[in-house]
Amino acid sequence: MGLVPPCFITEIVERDLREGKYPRLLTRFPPEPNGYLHIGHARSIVLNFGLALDYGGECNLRYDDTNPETEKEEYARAIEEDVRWLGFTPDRVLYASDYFETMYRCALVLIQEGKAYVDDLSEEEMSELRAQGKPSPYRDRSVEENLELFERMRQGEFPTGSRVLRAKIQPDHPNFKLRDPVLYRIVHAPHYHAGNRWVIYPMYDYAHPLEDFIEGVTHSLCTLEFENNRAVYDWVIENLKGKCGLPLAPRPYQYEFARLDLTYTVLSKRKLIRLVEGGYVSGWDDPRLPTLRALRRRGVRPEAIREFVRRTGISRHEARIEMELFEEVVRDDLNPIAPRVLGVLEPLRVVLTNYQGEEWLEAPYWPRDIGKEGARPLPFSQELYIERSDFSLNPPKGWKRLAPGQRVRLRHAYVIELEDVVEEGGEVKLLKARMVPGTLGANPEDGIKPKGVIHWVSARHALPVEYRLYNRLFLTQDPEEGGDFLKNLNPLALEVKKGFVEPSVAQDPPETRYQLERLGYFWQDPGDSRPGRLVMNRIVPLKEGYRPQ
RNA sequence: UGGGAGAUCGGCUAAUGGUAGGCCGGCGGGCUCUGGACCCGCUAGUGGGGGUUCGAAUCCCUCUCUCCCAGCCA
Repeated sequence: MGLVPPCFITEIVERDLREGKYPRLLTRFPPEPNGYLHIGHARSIVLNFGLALDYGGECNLRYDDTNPETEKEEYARAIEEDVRWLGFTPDRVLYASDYFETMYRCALVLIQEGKAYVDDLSEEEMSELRAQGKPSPYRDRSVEENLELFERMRQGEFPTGSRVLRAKIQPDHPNFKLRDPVLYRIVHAPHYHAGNRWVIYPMYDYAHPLEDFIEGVTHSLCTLEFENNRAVYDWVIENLKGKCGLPLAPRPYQYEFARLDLTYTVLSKRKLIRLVEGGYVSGWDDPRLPTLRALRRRGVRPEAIREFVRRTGISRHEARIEMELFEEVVRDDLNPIAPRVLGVLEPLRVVLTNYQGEEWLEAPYWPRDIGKEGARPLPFSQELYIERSDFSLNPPKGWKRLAPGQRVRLRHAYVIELEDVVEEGGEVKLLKARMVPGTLGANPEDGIKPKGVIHWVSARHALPVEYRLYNRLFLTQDPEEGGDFLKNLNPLALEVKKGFVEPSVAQDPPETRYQLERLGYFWQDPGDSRPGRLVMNRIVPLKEGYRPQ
């Protein structure tokens, strides 16, 4: 099965390949290195790299770094790391800023052909005239004057923002993008990759088609908000093909697809920055965030993210996907690979009145339906911890757990029944219970079968764990609801519990992902967990079949 | 206002003139030493109005709604 779901883009690719339009497919993932990648970017990454893999082509990772004021090497490195973590190997790692010389020579050609001019208008004046559809008074400068002015711009003779190079297209075109778009601006600022060589920087609309064309990209895939920019993309390529060392054909074409958006979270750079810098989360890798580093730290596997992209499809329809689907895909991914172990989040002590000593039981890691082999020794003893929520003094209808007069089975162990409840200040402190003899791997001889099965650990053997339970970042599907997204933050997006886990996990590789039975999928926090001081992140809870009335 | 795009079950997405299907969710049942997984069933849709056609989600006209553009950001 392919990485990319069948869609209008795979149709285009298949058609182009069938018709022999290109010798081979070449795509690119072109982020600006001005922030961290999030799950929204995953759609673009999987699309571009996946297409290359599915159709025997290649895919470049290219930093679209044409704005020195926003970009950092730190971001570029993080982006590459995240792309590789997602499971993709760029055929090349490239920088748009390495093409600045070629782009400059192309601009010279445009000027010489009377297709570009230097404009002295202020930003406000230009905006005004553009809105009115009127030409700039500098539009008809001579080629010689434009050449001289542009050269002086490059030499750094003019201050930041004082002049621009514009394409001479049509001042009153109905598509505003075509109203003589700016090609170059002056910015006196060092560039993280190009250094101090340049003080003029190309604009996206001019740079992007050239980057694609230079690299031999065949299909230039971007999101819907660039639809209007396609006309400029085509103008640049049509006016420069066969010049400055650029080929005549074949040329790249731009196709747009819808962004990936999710409920109960935010994906805009601006809002993510406010969450991080405002201290609402602990950093860019805080597992509450939708960034790829956060999901990685939380324990989500790259396989799940790729599958999520595949399952949600590629379309031209703006859509917000329900978080429930993402969570389900994460569970689907973990279910067949996560060994089952027992742990308790909120311990309630249980003392068995008719059991002494200890024994080590053999407990299989996998339920029958997974079909995998393997087991671990599980210690059982007189004092146990069970989940506080697995006991009720006044159980509601349909209760399958421990209650006065109601037996339960301890998973992989014995059936127990309640004898006494020790309360202190209105709180249940301790349970005294009786183990029903002969119930290891068998039903009680008296024929009274337990209604349910609960998880537990042996108090003496269990390892203490700090559990970090991650929930949705926002209370509302749309965090924007009501105006201020910060007001909709979920105060319980992170809950910390001091609990226990069975001792076998100490023997496992620290990156093991577990299913704590009846609780959810967990793994050790790669940042804070230590052998003697376990910290476990809940990746995603299990589906809860029981709903109290 | 001009220009560009998009509307299919509650959500996402198929059907490319020929039985409106799948997944997520929700509800109910089966099975189970996980109230998980798995299995079964139910729920529920072509934005409105006209037209073409034997036949329309699909083609045409029209209306409505939503998104994008009018940075020297990408």
